[in-house]
Amino acid sequence: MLGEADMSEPDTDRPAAPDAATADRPVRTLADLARIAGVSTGTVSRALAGKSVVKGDTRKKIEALAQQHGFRLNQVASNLRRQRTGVIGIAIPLGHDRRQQVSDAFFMTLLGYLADALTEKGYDLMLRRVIPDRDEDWLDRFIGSGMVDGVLVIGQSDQFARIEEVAGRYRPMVVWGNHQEGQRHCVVGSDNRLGGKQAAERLIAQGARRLAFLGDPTATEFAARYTGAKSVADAHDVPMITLPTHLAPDRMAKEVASHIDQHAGQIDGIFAATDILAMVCLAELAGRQIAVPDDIRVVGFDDLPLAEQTAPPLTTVRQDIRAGAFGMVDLLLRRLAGEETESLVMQPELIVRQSA
Amino acid sequence: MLGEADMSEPDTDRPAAPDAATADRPVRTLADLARIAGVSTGTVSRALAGKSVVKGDTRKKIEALAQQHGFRLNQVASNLRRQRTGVIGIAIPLGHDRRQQVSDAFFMTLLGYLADALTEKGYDLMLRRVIPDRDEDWLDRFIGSGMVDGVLVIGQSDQFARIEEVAGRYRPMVVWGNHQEGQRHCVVGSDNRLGGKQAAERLIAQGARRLAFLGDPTATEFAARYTGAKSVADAHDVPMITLPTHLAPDRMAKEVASHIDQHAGQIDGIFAATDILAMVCLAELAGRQIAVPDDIRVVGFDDLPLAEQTAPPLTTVRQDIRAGAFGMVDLLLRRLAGEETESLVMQPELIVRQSA
DNA sequence: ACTGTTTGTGCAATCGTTTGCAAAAGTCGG
DNA sequence: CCGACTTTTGCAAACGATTGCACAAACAGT
Repeated sequence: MLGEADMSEPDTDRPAAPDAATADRPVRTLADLARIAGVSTGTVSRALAGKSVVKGDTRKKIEALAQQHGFRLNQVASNLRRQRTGVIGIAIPLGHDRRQQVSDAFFMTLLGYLADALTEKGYDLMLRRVIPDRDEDWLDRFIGSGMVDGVLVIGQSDQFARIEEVAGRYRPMVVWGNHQEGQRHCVVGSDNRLGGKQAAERLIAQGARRLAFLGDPTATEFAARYTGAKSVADAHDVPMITLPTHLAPDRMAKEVASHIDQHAGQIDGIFAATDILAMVCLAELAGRQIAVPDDIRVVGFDDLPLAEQTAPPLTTVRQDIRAGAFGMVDLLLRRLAGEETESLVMQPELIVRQSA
Repeated sequence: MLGEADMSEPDTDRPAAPDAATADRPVRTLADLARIAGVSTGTVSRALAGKSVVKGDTRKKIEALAQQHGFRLNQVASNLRRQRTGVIGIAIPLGHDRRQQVSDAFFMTLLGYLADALTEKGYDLMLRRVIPDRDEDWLDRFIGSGMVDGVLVIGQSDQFARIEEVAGRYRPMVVWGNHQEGQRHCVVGSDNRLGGKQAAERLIAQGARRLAFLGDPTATEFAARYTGAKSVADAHDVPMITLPTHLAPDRMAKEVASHIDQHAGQIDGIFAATDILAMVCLAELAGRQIAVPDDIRVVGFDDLPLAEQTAPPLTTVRQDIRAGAFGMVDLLLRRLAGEETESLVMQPELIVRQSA
């Protein structure tokens, strides 16, 4: 109607044709296009695929017609025929009514990089929110649908056994999570145990003598972080208590607050399982006039961009999320190509700022 | 579990098959299952769909066999035939190498709720990262692929004109963003202009006399927030400068810092276009010993969970993201059903905390 | 026993592309 | 002008599920 927007678009130089043609007969299938071009569907398919041998003239003509009529290949039909969809499934514990296994910001960052990496390789992403204990069959259902060429699972949650079982018969799957000795499924993640050690070492080096682990130690990854920290604490004869906390944003703050109220006087170092938890923790401590790092030292995990912005800036264990995401995609594509792959365990790095 | 189901069907005579069959997994298609069950594919299809008339016995038998052999429908074939995929496309400006139109945490929250709402209705999500100025055709390509039943666009970015154009001929599309008088496409979002007014009013009521808008005012939504704030500032004869800032996490901090260094003495109230920006801003101010809210008042936008955790807790304009997400899905489904729908403009609400 | 109604199944076309195979059309040296 | 090739193209069979239509069987009514 207003049409002025078109003025800024001088790239298409057919002002009259597209409208009329598009309106008259919608060219939706290869057959339509073939009829118009006076060739067979096979030829059109080949011409548009650009792959096979088609005479230059014919190809040009077909391409022009396709462009002109705004023709798009029906991907579903193409997928069916080629037995390949160009879509990678991403299974995510995205629930907010169940406990979340991966913190928002961490997951978002990872997802963003995954999208980058997959897009770069020409794949689309199909997200599926999964609530494992409500749907036993989640992984098989996703895989068996035929809608995805491979699957990335973000976080093992408490599904380690199921993932292992599936990994035995389904190759194109890569999981973000913790690596365990002798496991079958291909995993990418940090050495959580080492990260836990680094955190505990820092806390103790800074003078902490009564530690607390803040987070839910039943999630596989967090368990490893805990174990690492605990081993260092034990070696130094330093006690460490655990303060289990959900990751759902709404509950988190209250739970952390209650933990602090209950234990503030008895601890002087907190290892938070994620930066988000650490940040909430800092806020609650500040609200109670507890000085960080003087009264209580705090170390986080992840090194999200946020970590620089807290008050005081957060000392934390860095995971290279970008490298992890690109690693997952790389491994997945190699498995799709039939290659055998090993897991990728990345070294975490302690980033010292001011909270410990 | 142990193939007793076979006893009820003596027509096929495989005495020692059950385990072998399960292990082999030869049952991949309806035809396979039909052969084993001794019926036609049509019957199997109907039995598994549960929709149509199938004799009780037959159905049970087929279901048992399907279960036993781990049969899954090939969704791609099903989609092709039914001309419907059960997938909703989500187009997102997820770039990190380009400026981001929607802040991470905001987008994540919205995506999470969208996933909830869509999952609840039985739809999957297909994410597509889009870089509009690199790919002119992004929207048509997404829509025309046949892989999605409808599209949700998150953020208008600078693509208002293109979205309008597409909206004229493609119904099942709902956009998150700003509503403009007389627009054609169905949009869900807050009244950004009103939100901007609320923010400016609060700043001025708290004594601010020299305002700054922090954020990139070329994005449609932010522009509306700016305009709203500006109108209030003008009405009070209060000057307001703009401090354009990217949303990419890596650049943001530096840019904000530089803005503050340059203008700190000349302003006493900041309206940040998003909570994330506000948070970074608070951190930078704290680092420079500038008191909030005494020296400079700060108001954010979104009311993310984070906003409660900043120091000092952030006064901000609340958008009900959950309601927005469910609204988008509701509108989309109604458009899919052929209904005509109006846009949904939600009222923002000023949440007063301590930063202003 | 003969129609008329249900009910349950099978047949085969269809969704829109891709691709192996073979036929048609060009190319070329002799 | 003729074989011997080399390009190009058309034909038709997949891919795997859904569904309108017709037919078979079961059953009721008179």
